[in-house]
Amino acid sequence: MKNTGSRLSMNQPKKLKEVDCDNCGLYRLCQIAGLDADESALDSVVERRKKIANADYLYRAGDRFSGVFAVKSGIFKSISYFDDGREQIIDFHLPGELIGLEAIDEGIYLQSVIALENSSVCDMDFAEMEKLEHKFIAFQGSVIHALSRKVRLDQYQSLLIGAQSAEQRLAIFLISIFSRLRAHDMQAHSFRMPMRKDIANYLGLALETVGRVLKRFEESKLIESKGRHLKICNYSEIQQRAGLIQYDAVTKVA
Amino acid sequence: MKNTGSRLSMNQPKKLKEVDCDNCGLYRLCQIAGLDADESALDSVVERRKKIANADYLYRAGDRFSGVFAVKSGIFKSISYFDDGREQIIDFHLPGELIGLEAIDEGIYLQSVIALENSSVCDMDFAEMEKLEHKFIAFQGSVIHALSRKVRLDQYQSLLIGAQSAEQRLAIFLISIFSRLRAHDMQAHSFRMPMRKDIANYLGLALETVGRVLKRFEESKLIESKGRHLKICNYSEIQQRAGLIQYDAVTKVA
DNA sequence: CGATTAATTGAGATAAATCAATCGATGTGG
DNA sequence: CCACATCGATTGATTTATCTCAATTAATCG
Repeated sequence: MKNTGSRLSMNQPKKLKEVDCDNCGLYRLCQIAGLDADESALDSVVERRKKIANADYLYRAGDRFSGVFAVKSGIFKSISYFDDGREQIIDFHLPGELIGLEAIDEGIYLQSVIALENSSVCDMDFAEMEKLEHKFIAFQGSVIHALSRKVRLDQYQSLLIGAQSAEQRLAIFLISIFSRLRAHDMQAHSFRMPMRKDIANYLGLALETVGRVLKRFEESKLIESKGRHLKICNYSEIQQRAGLIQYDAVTKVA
Repeated sequence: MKNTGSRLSMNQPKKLKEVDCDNCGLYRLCQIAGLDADESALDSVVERRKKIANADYLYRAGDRFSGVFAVKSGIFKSISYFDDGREQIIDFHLPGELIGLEAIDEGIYLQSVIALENSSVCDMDFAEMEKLEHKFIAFQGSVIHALSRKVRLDQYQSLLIGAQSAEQRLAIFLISIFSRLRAHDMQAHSFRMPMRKDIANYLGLALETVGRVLKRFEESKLIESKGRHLKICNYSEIQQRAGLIQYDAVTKVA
């Protein structure tokens, strides 16, 4: 049952690339909760591989909090709105990451979350989790780590605000995405981009600007992109353009 | 010993306005840990009212994680750096809020935190907390709530990125600050601003732009500001300019 | 009360937004 | 299987908000 990350490289692209449970962002919460007890107990808590179709909602702002979701495959966006109806993307959610953490406190989901392609998640029921009394401390510990990690990664947002050119914003975006992907797959060097308009929205740039910068990046051999597929060719040069200090202060120290 | 929030309004300004323990951002972690046991146990865990002088470091990026800090009074900034040495402010920390949450996961503080005026904190030792076994679940629960709240409030950063004018950024900044202050003091309507250059840095704007926008706000009677002191005069109009939907999606639903 | 640091004000340069038109891909139905 | 329609991406021309640079004024502090 155990996978050692490197084994699932992407030489043989499967139909649907999934994050296996050992690399899930919930810090083995599943295993803690049930694996060494009995599988059936776990199944009552976690609905594995729930499918969410492209453009479907995972939940909506205002829904009552039931638990968090771990992304198995695909990509999601969580959104908020300005009063003119303009949507603002708060975050993208990549495989292995958790969705819904902001709702634990108030008990209500504050954003709406939408799949950007056909995706799948693990649905983890918090109320059920709490019933696993003998595992509860470990459960809480996992949640704390997942939350702290999220807070840490949110630093990239601040760096985006401080970036003083569109080029730097795109570079930071790419670095951010890939350091997050690599948290669950050390070999990751390509990913299926969201649409231009979603990237532009997230970065606070015009659609056209995003296109022009990506084109420049491609001309400089920093990336290759065809259609939605994007491949990193020169990570360190992108890091340079992002202006980030060499050791990645957000993802890892040293 | 119990205070019902409303009792401590700010009609009689003390020399140093502090957040009392009942309104601390740690969700009564102190009380949970020791209050109904014995005070001495608590004192071994929490160093109350540790003073941090203006411009002093609370901790530095790379320091080993020891625990989180609750701001009793004053204001802090946490910072990261671009490779050209330019500083980027990741966040401000207001009274009642917690500092250091991003470090729980990796066990290392990833930012440097600096006092922006003479301030005081509660220093809460996580290792000691963990020894209070019979209180541990409650302790973890408090930490989870504090973290989730932080994740929720970080949404404002995303909204800042999406703002499409300097005016909107400033307005969002003000709304963000005051909704955070009001989480611990419902009556809050004034606060001691950081320096212009820190605000500008945080918002990704030029120093001069911040000055010009604040001046416009003052001319429109949205705020009053003399020196570092800023007072909100027309909250709803500021919310309008921020473009945020009327019910504040970040702070509270409804 | 000078000396240092912060804030203000103005003029000009510029990166990115906006506007508008074209091109390309994707998908549908006749 | 090929128009046709829709949607997304690209490209160019123009406008504009904000940055940058520079000079002045105000505030803070030993």
